[in-house]
Amino acid sequence: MENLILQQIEKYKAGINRKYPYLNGLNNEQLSAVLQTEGPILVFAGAGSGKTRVIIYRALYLIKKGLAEPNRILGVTFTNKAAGEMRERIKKTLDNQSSLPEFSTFHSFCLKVLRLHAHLIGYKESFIVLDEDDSGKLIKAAVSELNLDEKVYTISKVKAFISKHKSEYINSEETTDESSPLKKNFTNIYRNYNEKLKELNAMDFDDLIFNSVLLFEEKPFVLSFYQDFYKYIMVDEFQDTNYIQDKFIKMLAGKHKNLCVVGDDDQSIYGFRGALVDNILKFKNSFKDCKEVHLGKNYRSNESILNAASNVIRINKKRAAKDIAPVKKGGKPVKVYRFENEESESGYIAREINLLVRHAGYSYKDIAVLYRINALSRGIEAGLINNGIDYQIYGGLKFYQRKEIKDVLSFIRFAVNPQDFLSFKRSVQCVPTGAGETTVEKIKRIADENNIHIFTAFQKGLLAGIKGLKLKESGLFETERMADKSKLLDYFELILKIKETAGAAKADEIIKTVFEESGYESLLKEKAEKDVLQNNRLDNIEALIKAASNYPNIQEFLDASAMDTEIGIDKEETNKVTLATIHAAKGLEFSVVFMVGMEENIFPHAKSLGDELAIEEERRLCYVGITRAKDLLYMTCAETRKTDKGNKENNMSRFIKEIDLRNNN
DNA sequence: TTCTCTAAAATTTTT
DNA sequence: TTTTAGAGAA
Repeated sequence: MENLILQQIEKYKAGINRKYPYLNGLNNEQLSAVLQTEGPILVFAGAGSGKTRVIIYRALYLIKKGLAEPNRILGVTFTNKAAGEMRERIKKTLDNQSSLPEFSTFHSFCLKVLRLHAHLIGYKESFIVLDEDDSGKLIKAAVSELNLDEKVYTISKVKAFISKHKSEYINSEETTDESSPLKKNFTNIYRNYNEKLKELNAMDFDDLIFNSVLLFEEKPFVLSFYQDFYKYIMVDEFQDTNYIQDKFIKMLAGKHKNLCVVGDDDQSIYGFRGALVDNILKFKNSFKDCKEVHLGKNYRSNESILNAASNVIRINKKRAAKDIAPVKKGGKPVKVYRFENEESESGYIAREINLLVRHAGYSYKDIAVLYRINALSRGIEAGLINNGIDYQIYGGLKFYQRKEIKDVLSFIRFAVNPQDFLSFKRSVQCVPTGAGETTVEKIKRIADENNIHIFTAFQKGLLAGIKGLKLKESGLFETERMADKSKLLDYFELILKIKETAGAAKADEIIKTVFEESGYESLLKEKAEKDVLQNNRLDNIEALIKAASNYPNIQEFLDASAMDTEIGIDKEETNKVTLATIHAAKGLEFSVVFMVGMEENIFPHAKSLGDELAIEEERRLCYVGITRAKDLLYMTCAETRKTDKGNKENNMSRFIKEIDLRNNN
């Protein structure tokens, strides 16, 4: 087999086959991954080895060779950004194809599937997707309903428990570990939480995958359809898949078995979220005829940076043996600096950035400052601002997580899904409608007691008596005492209006209506007058409306916003320094990288100390950080650093020592 | 009962 | 430093 492929490759190289000229730019390893189209194939793709290229060219080759219609090729990634990039790149190479390959994240793809079939597993088709924030609220409610201590059953702990079980495909009914009162309580919270989700006709992020697998298991004809349809499947960053994602993909590829997984066990940095490195390390065990390709040439970093990376990662015990060789020889040694405190650290970085830009020919956009934890960005920002350097925080606060965005969308979410109590509460309270905690609870109780949705209760006039709302014969409303209650009445009429137009009106029109008629606009404008910072909230709403205009209907837009797709959100192509966590920076590259806060307790993080597996994950994270750099790498740390509890002294990170600077030049 | 103002509380990494 | 909790005003 291997020989056959090499022969084939030589054929291309000799120019015998000029049918696929676009493959000329690929090296032998990459070609081998592209040309072996049939059956399962595992591609180990080291950092900077051109893995995205392989995926794109593989799709292109499949299409040009006529092996599959474009839309019957599925590419699965983890981030919307990666999926979007692949979509763009393939679009450029396929100018006038009737369809395009489906590039999607696990979550978006599952959401699309569930939108079509969720009714088969007991959901209403208008189900909503809860973000982390909202699911946290439900957990909090569950904990307090069960009279448990919030200090013991913290949202983050409960979340981790539930997420772990869902990612291992263990239902709340099947959670049998009740060995201790603590575990029993966690299980009870899990059950209560799931009941709440059902009540809201809602799914959390983990449910999207969980329920897709459930759907496939319970309705084999649905699975069969998708198995038939997707002839070729490729999965990016396979080292980050968890148990259920791996299961999902293998089910989907179960018929054609043309499954290409690409990944790098050294870049597995989501273990804390249930990712299993074994999924990639043991992939071959699942398929006896699995092929394997190693992409071992690094085109991104120079020799010096790559040596530093190798020196660190080779200390890890659990990893597939592999070499990665730099294409770019030489390079300046990694620079390590230790400062007195974080101010001098950030001051140095800012001045150094300006020097690099003024005298070394770099642009601000070529430079990134990476850190282990978000909290470190503050100090860096201060340093950059003081030195007049523009920056952008990559992956910081998500657009759709912003308060004003969630507020405006909550009206629509409630209108579309009348079971969504969270959105009802948010929308009715984000503008002064006169409904506070008590009124909202009262309305919910009335709806619960009559076993109907809040909006139905309103329509049936059951909310009469609350703030004087009364039902007219026509089904519309009048108030007993107009002065007090007109606002709540207006609120419900606005919801009614959205419900009526949701099917036909365009997404941006609906959002505009909500913004203007809910009173939110005047509220924001009022605030903007008092506080200049509030001005960008208005800008964000504008951006929201603009983004919505790219979607055919409101449901699709709501789904995209739930997945935090930033499609249509204008990202300015400006010349700014990038700030990011190392996690967020995965998949990116920069000419110059500063890794800051290289201190014990920060990197590796205090919570990982003493746990060898956790330390190994931190080390992989360090490897990911180092390999973002193309030309220059700086590592900085401070002797003392301000934390929430005063100044803290930290030693230099062990990772700096591991680089072994003597052998690094 | 709701709204607004002030004080404290919180930060690992995320689809 | 941004978000939540509590207290007082309307």
